[in-house]
Amino acid sequence: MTRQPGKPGMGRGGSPPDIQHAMWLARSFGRTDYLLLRPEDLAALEGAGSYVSKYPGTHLFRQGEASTAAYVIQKGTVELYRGDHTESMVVARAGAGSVIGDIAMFRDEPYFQSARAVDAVTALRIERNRLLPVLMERPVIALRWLVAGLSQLERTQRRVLGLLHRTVLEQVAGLLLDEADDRGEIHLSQAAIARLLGTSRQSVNEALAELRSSGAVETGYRVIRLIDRPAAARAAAE
Amino acid sequence: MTRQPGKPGMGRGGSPPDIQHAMWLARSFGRTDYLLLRPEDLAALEGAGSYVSKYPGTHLFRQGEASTAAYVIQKGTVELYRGDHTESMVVARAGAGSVIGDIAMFRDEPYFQSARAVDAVTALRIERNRLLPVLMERPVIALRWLVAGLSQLERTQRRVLGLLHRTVLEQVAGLLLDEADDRGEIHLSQAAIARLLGTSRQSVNEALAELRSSGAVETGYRVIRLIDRPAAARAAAE
DNA sequence: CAACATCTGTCGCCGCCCCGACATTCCGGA
DNA sequence: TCCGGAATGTCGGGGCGGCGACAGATGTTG
Repeated sequence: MTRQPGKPGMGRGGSPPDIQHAMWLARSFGRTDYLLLRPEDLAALEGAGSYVSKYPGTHLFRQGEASTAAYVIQKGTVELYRGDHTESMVVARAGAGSVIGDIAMFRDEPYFQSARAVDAVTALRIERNRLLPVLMERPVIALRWLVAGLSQLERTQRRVLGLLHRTVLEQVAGLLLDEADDRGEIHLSQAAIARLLGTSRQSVNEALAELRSSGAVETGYRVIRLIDRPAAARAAAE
Repeated sequence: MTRQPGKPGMGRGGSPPDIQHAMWLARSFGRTDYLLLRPEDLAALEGAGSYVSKYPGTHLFRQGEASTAAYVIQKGTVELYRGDHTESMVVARAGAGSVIGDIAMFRDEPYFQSARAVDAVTALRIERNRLLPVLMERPVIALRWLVAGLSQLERTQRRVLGLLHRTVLEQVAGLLLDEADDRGEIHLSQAAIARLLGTSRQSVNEALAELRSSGAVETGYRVIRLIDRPAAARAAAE
């Protein structure tokens, strides 16, 4: 996922339907292009909710709360995690275009996990009571929503496979390939990587040392640079 | 779950969206548990596909094949796995009401995993070309399909959490609680359990020995009986 | 510039679990 | 009924990785 250095501090309330927004929404619902979202459908979805802005570290929702709404992320990255204050396990990271909180909302159960903004995040918040009629009225949007959910499911299934029978070195290499931006840089602390993989910081460090000594990456303060992509891919052994 | 008996025929073709229907949906979405697509939903989809029967051990589809259709399981259990002939990793097990193969089909990619019948399986096979019109025409079905997919996603997320920082003993205990039938029996070989958890048969055996010595279960040939559910739950440490 | 918080890099200990090997038990088919 | 395949039960060796500890490096704040 390419991360854009967008400008911070936005987030106004009611805005006129924006073509930019429409384009973004159209892109956000999966890579499939045989079903096009028409402008009026987009407007309907936007009209059913409102945009919220979150500072880094703040929560969109917490596990156990009543699930009254779902969120479509427009900008930024959100970390979905579960656990108490002492130890938390990261379930997934969600970027622009991802839908979060909809599972609990559709099933009318408390949120199963917490959602915390990693950086500056803006998201479209849609209440359950207002979403269902829209989805009933506009099957195209329902299908788009479906494809988004299924894409998330596939990513999670890949993660299960990544956790099974894979050494920490392979997992780290795979994560770096996933998370690198267009300049081949990954801006994550080693502790953050460890929490993403459900492993310990020390093991991540050891794996990075291995990759460094083989010339695949360079490591710095809060930044890792991919030097030799093929070498990293070989270490990931995918 | 009590089901409204007086519910008339759902959503016929060109009728305007029904708010009543939306409200009913909102109420009925809770507590769907393992029953994902319900029999009446299946009936509505029957016209778009045809039933296929599979003997134990045969495949509904294999990873890498072109994804032309999705399947809704009507009876039996299907194992979704990935890997070559030497070593395979089980991604999930799917029972009656589950939808499989839809991810790849909607995204128009080859199947990401293989689906093999564990026991005698009958499933409704639906081609993409015929499914999409039905979903467009009947938002109720589309929403149920959506909820089915999201439920699968939640189960997979739970599995991720189960793999992180959980000892084999805890995982085995959790699986037994999940998989036990109404008589408290689990009909799986220890090797099958091991493949489900991505661990080794010996470790599963050791964990079962532990549970047996603590009086939580009894073990037999291809069968495990839950004797003390609370004890097993304690061992699972959920 | 100094004090502080955070992050990186390493080491050693120890426990869980993978793996190979083997004996034993159970079940189904000829 | 007998036999072969499959499943269970157990042991020991070895390795990966969690955990605590600590030093040095790097931003950050007053």
